[in-house]
Amino acid sequence: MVDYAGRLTAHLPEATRLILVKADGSVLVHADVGSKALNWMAPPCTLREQDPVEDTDVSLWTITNKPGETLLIRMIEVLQDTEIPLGEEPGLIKDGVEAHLQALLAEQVTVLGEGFSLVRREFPTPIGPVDLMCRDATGGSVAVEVKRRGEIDGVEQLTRYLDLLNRDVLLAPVTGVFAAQEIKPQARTLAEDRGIRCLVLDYEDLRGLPTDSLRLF
Amino acid sequence: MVDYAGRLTAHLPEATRLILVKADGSVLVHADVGSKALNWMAPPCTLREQDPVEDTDVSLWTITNKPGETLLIRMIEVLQDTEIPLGEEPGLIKDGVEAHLQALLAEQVTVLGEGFSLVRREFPTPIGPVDLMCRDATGGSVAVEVKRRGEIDGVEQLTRYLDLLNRDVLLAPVTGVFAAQEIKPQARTLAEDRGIRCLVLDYEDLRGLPTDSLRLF
DNA sequence: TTGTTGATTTCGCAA
DNA sequence: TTGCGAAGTCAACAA
Repeated sequence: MVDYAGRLTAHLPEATRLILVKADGSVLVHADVGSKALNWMAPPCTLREQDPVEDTDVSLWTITNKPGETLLIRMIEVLQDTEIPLGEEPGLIKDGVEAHLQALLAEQVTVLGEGFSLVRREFPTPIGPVDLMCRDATGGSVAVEVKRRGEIDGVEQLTRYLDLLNRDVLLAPVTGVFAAQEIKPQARTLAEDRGIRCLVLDYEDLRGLPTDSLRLF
Repeated sequence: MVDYAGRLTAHLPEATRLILVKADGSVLVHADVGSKALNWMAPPCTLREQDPVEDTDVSLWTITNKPGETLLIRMIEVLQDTEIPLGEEPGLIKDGVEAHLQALLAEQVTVLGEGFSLVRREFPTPIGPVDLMCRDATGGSVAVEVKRRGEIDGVEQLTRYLDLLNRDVLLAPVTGVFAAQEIKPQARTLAEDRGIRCLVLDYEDLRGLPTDSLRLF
């Protein structure tokens, strides 16, 4: 039986479950389904274990953290108890995330359109950096927002940049391109309603054409 | 050693780790830190196990799902192997999420201001439902966006609703209230800049005053 | 330490 | 099945 009280209140009735206590102090309660824990306490936290009451196997764990969140675990029966230190974690290596998309697109800005050139990546503005700032064939400024999955939030973000950039008489007029591996219908509708062009990117294609120069052949 | 290829590619070097195989078929690879798995395959998926090569303990697991994502696990050594069916999960009970906030506020709309009355919850618009539609003391329409944590996204969401609602001559003018347990400074600034009133809610207070009628005493 | 943003987000609900 | 929005989001990175 598990009870959490903190950012919300959550209760788990009595049942057989898997409890992980990790080296960093975190405690996770897993069921036999689902890819995330049902209930947990993130480190840093402290675990206080109350030994089983006499004549019963019931023991009580109280896990607390600094902000005062608490996780109570009432253990009726222990089916198995194993402790194996796992040691250092070498770390996960990832490829194909948004940062890679942005880097590949920066190398091949002509994917955005004939005659496009890169001004700079992470073009700074007072409200955050624009992913790519480019110039089109006519020399006009183009702000590009790159996303792996294009949703409304991304369109709003680009809209804020465009509003701000278009107040700069040296840059204006600045047009926008919303580029993503996948663009949700609502995001596309909102973008096009605001005069922002949408472009679906293909990661494999981009990776297969590492530089603009290859496109000359 | 674990390799994932699917929505992205990810690689885990050889190290000691915990592997969970759940009843729903999902496979999770955990390190000794962190509240989420390093690498995993969500159900539904199929696990193919290749027995250890002769003269070694190395076995190979191949987990695949319908879209063609794959998880390869190369097991050099097994420190412990335990199988315990956990049975049915009664389910997690939560209290204090956004839906509860909205319900409590709907019962006590005068928290929003003297003489406020509720028109309806989840007031429909073509771009999604407004959390609460109210009328103020003067009969003017008020759209309320309720959030647990008020951030810029929520202000943008309410702004879209207001833009649209104010095109309706029968409703206009519609004012906005952004109500949340916690409002981030940037969200407050943006909201007030757009003439949207911000209101910080106290969940305990709201729960303690379950109906407007109590406020009459 | 605090804030912002991406994520194999995950998860639940509704159309 | 798909789409959309909330989440104790988590976790990495910058200020």
